[in-house]
Formats: sequence, C-alpha cells, structure tokens
Amino acid sequence: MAQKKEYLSKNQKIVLDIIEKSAQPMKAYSILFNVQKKGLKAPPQVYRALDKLVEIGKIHKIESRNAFIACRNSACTITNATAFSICESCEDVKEISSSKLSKYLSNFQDKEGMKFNKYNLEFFGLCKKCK
Amino acid sequence: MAQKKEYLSKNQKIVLDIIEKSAQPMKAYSILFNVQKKGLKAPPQVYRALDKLVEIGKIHKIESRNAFIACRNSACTITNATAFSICESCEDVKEISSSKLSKYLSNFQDKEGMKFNKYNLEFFGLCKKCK
DNA sequence: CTGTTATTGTTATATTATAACAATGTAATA
DNA sequence: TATTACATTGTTATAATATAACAATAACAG
Repeated sequence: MAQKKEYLSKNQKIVLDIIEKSAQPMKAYSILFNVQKKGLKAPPQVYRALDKLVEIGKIHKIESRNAFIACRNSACTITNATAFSICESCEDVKEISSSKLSKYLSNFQDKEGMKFNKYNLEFFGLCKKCK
Repeated sequence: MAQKKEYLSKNQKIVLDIIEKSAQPMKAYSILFNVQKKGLKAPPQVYRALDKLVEIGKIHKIESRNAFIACRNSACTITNATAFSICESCEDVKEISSSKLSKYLSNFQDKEGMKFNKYNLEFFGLCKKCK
C-alpha cells in the first residue's frame, strides 16, 4: 500500500508520451496543443497528468523555466532529488545523475544541523555548442 | 563601467524596502498590493523593479514558489549562486550561506567536464517547528 | 545644452495554473 | 452480482503570474 502505482491512466500515458518524445523540456500549453488531436482539450486535463507524473517521478519540472522534462535517471523516481544543467543561450537542459553529487547534497547539513533528502538544483551556463 | 550599479531608482527602493521588511518570500502581486499606496499601480512597475533587484543580487527569486526574498548573504550579490531551505509545511524559507557548499557546487563538473558558476538550489523538508 | 540611456506610467494582453462540479471508470469486496 | 470507494475524466470558468508596447520623463555623460 505504501507503494507507488506502476501503471498510468490514459491521459497520463498520452502526456508522458509527448514529453518523452521531446529532447527538450516542454511547456504545459505546448503539451496541450500537441495532445488536442488525442482528445485532451482543456488545461486541467494536462495539468492533472503533469502533477501525477511529477509525483511518481516520471517527469520533472524545470522550475526556472516552467517546463517539464522526462526523467532519464531511474534513481530519482524514488528520491525527489533532482539536478539539471541549463544552457542560457540555447535553453538545452540535461538531467545530471551523479551519485557523488546526490550523496553530497543529501548529507548536507544547514547551520541547525538539518538535512534534506529532497532538493532541486539548477545549474546555469553555456553548453559546449554555445560556448 | 563593468560595474554593477550601487544606487537604486525610486521604484526599486520602494519594492526592495517592502521585501526587506518581510521575513518571508513575497509574491509579486502581494508586493503590488503593498506598494499601491506609494503610487505603483501596475504590474510592470513591480516586475521591472523585481527584475533589476534580482539582476543586481539584492533579492532572489524562489523559483518553486514564484516568490521573492531579500538577500542576506553579501557574497551572492556577486556570484549568482544561491541556495535555500524551504519548509513544505509552513513555507518558511531560509537562504543558506555555506562557503563549503558553494565551493563544492562551483567546482562540480558534469560528465563532459563542464563547470557552472551560476546555480540555484532549493532544499525541501520540514523545519524544526513543523517536525 | 545635447544627445543618450534608464526609468516611469499606462493600457492591454499573454502565459501559467487552479477551482469547482458532474459524469464515468476501475477495482476490491461483501 | 451489487456495493462501495476512490481515481480519473470532461468541462466551464477564472485565478495567478508575467510581459509587450509605447509615450513621457528623468538622469547623466560629453
């Protein structure tokens, strides 16, 4: 019972499919436009699917861009610990999966000795192509 | 000339003042409401000030909350490297200023050996009171 | 002063996201 | 099978966040 669901509903599948086919993060209304031919006509249908997919770790939200990207890192479906690099020129986004980094951040303690197992880290810079 | 401005315009001062008086992050339209008595009547006036204040490091945007908080860490006015802890229950937000953390993240290299001197890190959990 | 640039005020609109509610589907079980 | 409970769906409307565009004014360097 304390188990994440392993199946997806119809709308969740449709939305995930679109996002997985995109190399780059997609915005909610761009997703909406793309799934209208499949019968999803209104924002709540997309946002509900997005919410669930984020919750179960199939996708992540790039907070600084209000966009959603498919998870390529099986570990973070469980951990809620995410890291990305974002090119400020071409907006290319890559998920970073570094166990060293995630260990470092999960073990980080603030001044009161508090630890956090959930975090989101967004790195900014210029990618190889844009440099 | 390659120097950040050290003075603020009238609207920038008004907006910064409101944010600095708040212990917690403020949302743009809440700021707007608060500065209407000072003559700032429309969203662009607030957003322009916010943009500039973020740019010069006087405030930071908490991306996951669409909210703005005053900077308490003189170092990051220069670095664009920010870290926060966010309580998921009471929404208390604290800026983290740890030179160890910032050194670690500034020196972090992705799989292609790329470094990033700009980043934003948001930790999530329960604060002392809420735990 | 003069030209240049930043800032301001203003209206309108774009973008992102949620509320609310009725209807339908799904799955476990009495 | 009938029943219950809960997740999902479809739908309309609206809330919340943010920017475009443009005219007017202020600040400042030369």
